[in-house]
Amino acid sequence: MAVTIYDIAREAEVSIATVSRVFNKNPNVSVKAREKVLKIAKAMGYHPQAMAQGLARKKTKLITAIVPVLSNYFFTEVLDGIQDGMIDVDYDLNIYNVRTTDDIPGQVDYLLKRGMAEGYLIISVHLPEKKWKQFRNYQLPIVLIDEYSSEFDSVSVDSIEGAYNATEYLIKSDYQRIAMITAYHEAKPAQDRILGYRRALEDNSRIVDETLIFSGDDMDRDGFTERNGYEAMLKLLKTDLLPDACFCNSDIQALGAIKAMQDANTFIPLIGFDDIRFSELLGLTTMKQPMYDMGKLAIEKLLCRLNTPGSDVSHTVFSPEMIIRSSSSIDIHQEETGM
Amino acid sequence: MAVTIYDIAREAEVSIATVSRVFNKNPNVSVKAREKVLKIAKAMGYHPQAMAQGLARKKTKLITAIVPVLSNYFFTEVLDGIQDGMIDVDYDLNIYNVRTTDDIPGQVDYLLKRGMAEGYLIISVHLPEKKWKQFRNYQLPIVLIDEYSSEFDSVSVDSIEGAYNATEYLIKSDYQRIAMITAYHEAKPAQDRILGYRRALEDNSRIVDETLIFSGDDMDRDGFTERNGYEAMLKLLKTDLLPDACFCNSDIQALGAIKAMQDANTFIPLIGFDDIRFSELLGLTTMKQPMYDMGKLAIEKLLCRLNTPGSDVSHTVFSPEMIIRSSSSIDIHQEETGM
DNA sequence: CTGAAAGCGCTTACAG
DNA sequence: CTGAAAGCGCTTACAG
Repeated sequence: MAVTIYDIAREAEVSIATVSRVFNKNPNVSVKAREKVLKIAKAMGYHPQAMAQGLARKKTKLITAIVPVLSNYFFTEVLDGIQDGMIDVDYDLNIYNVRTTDDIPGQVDYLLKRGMAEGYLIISVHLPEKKWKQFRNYQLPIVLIDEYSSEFDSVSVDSIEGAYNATEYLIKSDYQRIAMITAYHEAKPAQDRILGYRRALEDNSRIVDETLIFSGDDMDRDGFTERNGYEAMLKLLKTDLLPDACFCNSDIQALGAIKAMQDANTFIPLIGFDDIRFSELLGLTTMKQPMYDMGKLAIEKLLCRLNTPGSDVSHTVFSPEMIIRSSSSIDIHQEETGM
Repeated sequence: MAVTIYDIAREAEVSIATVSRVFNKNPNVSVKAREKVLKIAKAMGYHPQAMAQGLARKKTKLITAIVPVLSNYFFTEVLDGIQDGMIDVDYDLNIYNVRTTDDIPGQVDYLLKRGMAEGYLIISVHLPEKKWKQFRNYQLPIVLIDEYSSEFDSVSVDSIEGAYNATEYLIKSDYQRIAMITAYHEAKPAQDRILGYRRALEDNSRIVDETLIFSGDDMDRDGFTERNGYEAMLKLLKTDLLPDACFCNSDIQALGAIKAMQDANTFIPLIGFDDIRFSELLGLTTMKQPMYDMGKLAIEKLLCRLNTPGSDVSHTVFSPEMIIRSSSSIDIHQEETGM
């Protein structure tokens, strides 16, 4: 149905090899032949087919980004970095969204084995080390983002440290009952952030009060939603002895938490995690993840590995940077509009 | 490097045809042969290669969703619908993000011509009808989402009608100076919503006052951002004769606009457009787009076209549904916390 | 139930 | 500069 290289060759009265050379920008083609081929190809709407090229070249010029959820600021920011890192590079990027309701390792395995792409960026997919070891055997160029395995290059952020610093900041600010809003307890970032929260309290001789750890019931997107934060804050506000500060698992949840406080006409100082775009407007103090830079670095590592296979595995761990705004301080808010 | 069908055939002492049959679930294989092949394939980690299969079958079992921006609620909701519509179907979905800074028609053309996918879902890509006509010649199964062309199946929402109804609601509520917050003037939805706003005013014998149409300066994502809404509201609040109601181009901008009003300790009734997840929590009155349903219907149309080519082009236009919450009424807000 | 063979649409040494 | 030919890893009538 579609027009092939044979059609062009016939019309242009050259061999398919010549047509192929023209499209591969091989200099060994006479100007005359080149122009004729190009003209006819244009007229017939010819373009080489990716599948056939991939098979013949054994290179697909494709990179696949594997992600569990698209609808989240973290991912879109990372993706921006990835895309900017791919400008001027002869690779296409496509995104594959694994369904979290299904068997995740199985889906990743499938993607890796069918060999559509030359390289893979795997984002926020948490798997047992055993699985990574298995994938290592495939000898594919893979870079992990927001996840660590000794088997592959990785770019991540130290969530534990970020949570630790956020909590410690609240401690040093002399808050006494520091609550935490968490998310789905099996999500890796949620686990790490709780851990950092706990450690900071312990290291500062505070008692970890489990009743001060809240979560909403909405576990869509692992609980990284406004609704979850809203629900969590509602629960928090119902406690007898109200916390006087709160470390929130993510900015998106903080957004919901703030709304809940507004509705209740109250305010508790709050620190988020991520620094999504809206946080600056909101005046939300947060632990900034360098999402864009993470994406950019990850694609650089991958391209590097594509060019020179066999180099050593490298890991980059960013430290979240504390961005202090108004939400973490009670004073500013008393002067303001209640927000 | 990777293990091929030949390796399995050799080890299993059968022909490659038999191996192929096993993986294609062809019943005409003896139990004995099937088990042997499966066992060896598993041991050697074999999986058919997508490129080779695609070439041999002339079917790729792949659907590509083409989108200009990922980072937007509209798209992620649509995608949810698409994915749910693909459960139990033997197609993979991959997402291709065209870069809006580059030549968009060129990128779409490239994707279509290289033939990676069997069918395409093109989301929120606005192109001149001439281009669509050209693409029609490729005879590919394509469904348009959030865009209309007579050449292809489409699923969209009547933005003009939505904006009209929102504006008329404010008129009927007896507001006198009804402002509008718009976005990038070349974005199709922004154009349509302004048009609906204008028509509603005219049809109700109101004068269209161009100075009441505001936009922020942040044109990232075509101005569909919190920041843009925030900036627009700041401008609005600086006008001498303050508007007493506002129709806002999108919920995400409304979010920023509300924040701006909070910061200024003032409130103007507001109607948004989209009904994103946070809107319910915010109490934002809005024109709901059935994003999930749009995605689901679109993939159904595409699958249908894949199964029975040549059927007539069909267009579905949803009407936005008005969801009335507290933000469109001044009364409720005066009793509340200033939000 | 099984295998030999042709074919999918390209690329790429190789020989000229 | 050009073409004939082999090969990429599969699928699928066809014949048995």
